[in-house]
Amino acid sequence: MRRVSLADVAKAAGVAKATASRALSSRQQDVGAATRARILEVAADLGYQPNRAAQSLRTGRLRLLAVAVPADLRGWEPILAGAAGQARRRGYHLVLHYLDSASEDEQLAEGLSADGLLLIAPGRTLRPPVGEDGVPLPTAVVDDTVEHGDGALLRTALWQAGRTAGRHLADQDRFRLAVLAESSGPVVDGFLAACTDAGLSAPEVHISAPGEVAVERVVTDAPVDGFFATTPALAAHSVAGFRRIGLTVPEDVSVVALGDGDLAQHFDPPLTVVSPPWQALGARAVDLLVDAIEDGAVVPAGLELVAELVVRGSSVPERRRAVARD
Amino acid sequence: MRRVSLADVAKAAGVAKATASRALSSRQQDVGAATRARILEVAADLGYQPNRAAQSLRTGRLRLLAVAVPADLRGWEPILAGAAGQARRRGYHLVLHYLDSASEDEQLAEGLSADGLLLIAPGRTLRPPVGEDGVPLPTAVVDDTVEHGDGALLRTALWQAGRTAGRHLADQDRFRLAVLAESSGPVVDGFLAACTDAGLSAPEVHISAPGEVAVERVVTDAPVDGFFATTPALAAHSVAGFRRIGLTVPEDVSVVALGDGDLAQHFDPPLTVVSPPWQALGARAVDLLVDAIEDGAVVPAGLELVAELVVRGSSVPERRRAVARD
DNA sequence: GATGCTGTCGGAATCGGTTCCGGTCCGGGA
DNA sequence: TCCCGGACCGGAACCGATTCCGACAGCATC
Repeated sequence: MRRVSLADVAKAAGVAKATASRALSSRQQDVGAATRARILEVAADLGYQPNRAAQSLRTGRLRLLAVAVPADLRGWEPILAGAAGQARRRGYHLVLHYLDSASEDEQLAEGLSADGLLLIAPGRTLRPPVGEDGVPLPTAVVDDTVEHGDGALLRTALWQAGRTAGRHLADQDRFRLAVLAESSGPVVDGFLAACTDAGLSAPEVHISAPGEVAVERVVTDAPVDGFFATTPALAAHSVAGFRRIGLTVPEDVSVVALGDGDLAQHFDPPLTVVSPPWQALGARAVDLLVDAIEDGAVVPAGLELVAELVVRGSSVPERRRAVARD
Repeated sequence: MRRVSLADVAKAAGVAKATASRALSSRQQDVGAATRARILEVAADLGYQPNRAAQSLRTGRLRLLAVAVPADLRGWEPILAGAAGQARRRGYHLVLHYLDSASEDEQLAEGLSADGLLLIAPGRTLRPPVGEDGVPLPTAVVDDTVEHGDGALLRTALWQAGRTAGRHLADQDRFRLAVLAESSGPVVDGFLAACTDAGLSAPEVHISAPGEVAVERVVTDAPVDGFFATTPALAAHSVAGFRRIGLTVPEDVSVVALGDGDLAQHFDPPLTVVSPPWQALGARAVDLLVDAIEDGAVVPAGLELVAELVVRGSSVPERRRAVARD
């Protein structure tokens, strides 16, 4: 009633462990077609599953990717989903590390039991993470704000996303813009860049710590006709605020949010969003990491995926959108 | 420049591997105090980190917990956070499995490379999952709706949460109740139970597939004065709907939502929520699993953690709440 | 003084794969 | 006919820990 091992398969097929191993490892060298077929059949019959621990021990590869996430996961789940899908396709698994505790930081630096690391939005600098063996780990970082020591850095297109939002507002002939964010960073920078590109005067920038209501200040300040919020929640609150003071969205003021779309489309009005391609990015990051792990490829430093703009009712009035479609 | 192994430590300390292993494995038998101290010091000096793969191979334990999550993680993150924290405290790691693809189901049944499984809200029956060795895996299921074969089942208190919501509304002297949910299930059942307990007539039950707007139907149907939504988003939409037809919240209608609190408190009005103790539950589940793995304890079948009721502006008018405080 | 027991420690087997090294067998070219 | 090379396969070392078993010392007991 013990589990079936490679030795069992080999014995049942009448070959040596070495041959069985070669046959199973799916490169078609060094083993005859007939033998291989027989081994594969026997293995299937016996329900053979290789022992990951043994494989890892011998090969020095755990086939595990650590993914470090902030304590508040909200908004980042699509990255996880994308990464998980790609990881399983390439024979890897994702192990979760929350960055809330100082001890986690420590562990990241001390030695992770994983072959690579996907680091999501730490918002702070970390010592370059190392593997169990002490060598630096292939790392992909999803955050524009981090300065990361040795270049194995994967930047997201947050800046580009901010610029896209700004451009969209400018395209709507809005020229008194404002932005509401939970912190300064590449998103806001990109937005500002778009404004200068379009020859607009500098927009107001409001920073609102998560949970705080800087919304009130925004809507009662100088009048604006174009508004960008860096989370759907902030956008929703702002819309409510604009309405309270008698402005209609999108006729009087166009609102754009940064965030994923499927939630925001149920708002009233449906929210126009600049949607960073989180899922694709997660998948891509995993690809790069696995390439780095298996082929020693170097993780490129500046990959940028293009954010998608989903135009909905909060930024463009219905009739104008209807016209635009023609 | 190779990594330091147990053998290195042993040699440096002038003892055998066996002794070094005993000294490090922290049970104070079978090794002299002086020897142990020396070994520990040497190990620290050399920066010794045990090789997980080798440990796993020898002990047959991966110190990995699989956590299966639905494709849409939203709302479940706190479970992950709680589970991750407790896991690291007990020396385990969480590996992520998304349940979106059929192949994942397959893998769950075929053999997971983990010592235990935390199954979150599958909403469907699965074959009892097995480990790499084909033996059934200790499993904790977070979902009241699942029929799970062999009893290793951890129920959440979703039913209890629904009942708490109903009671709260009844306590507010509301008697024309309605509930809006994305699917029927224990939450709704618990709510109904509370209604009959309170001697109220059966409330209207609206089912609204995720993304659909059954909200409209709810608010324009028969007048209600107490309302329960099974997600914060549904609640928010409903509030907007009530206002549209001239009802004020909470004076005319009390609204309660199921979900975590920190998001809902920023709504207008701040949402009263019945908040299932996801985080504590994740931690507890991990504890049970690890106990089952290491001591062979059996995972209890009906653990229920009590949902917390957070009363805010959407269900009780300000003055009444002020009075209640006296 | 021989025996038994307890507290420490070393030797060696073991977990289950992967891979190096070498051996056999066969066909083809000289 | 002899030799060489390639295809195919077996033996055995090895990865790095854990653990069983036995050895040995020291001490108490008879």
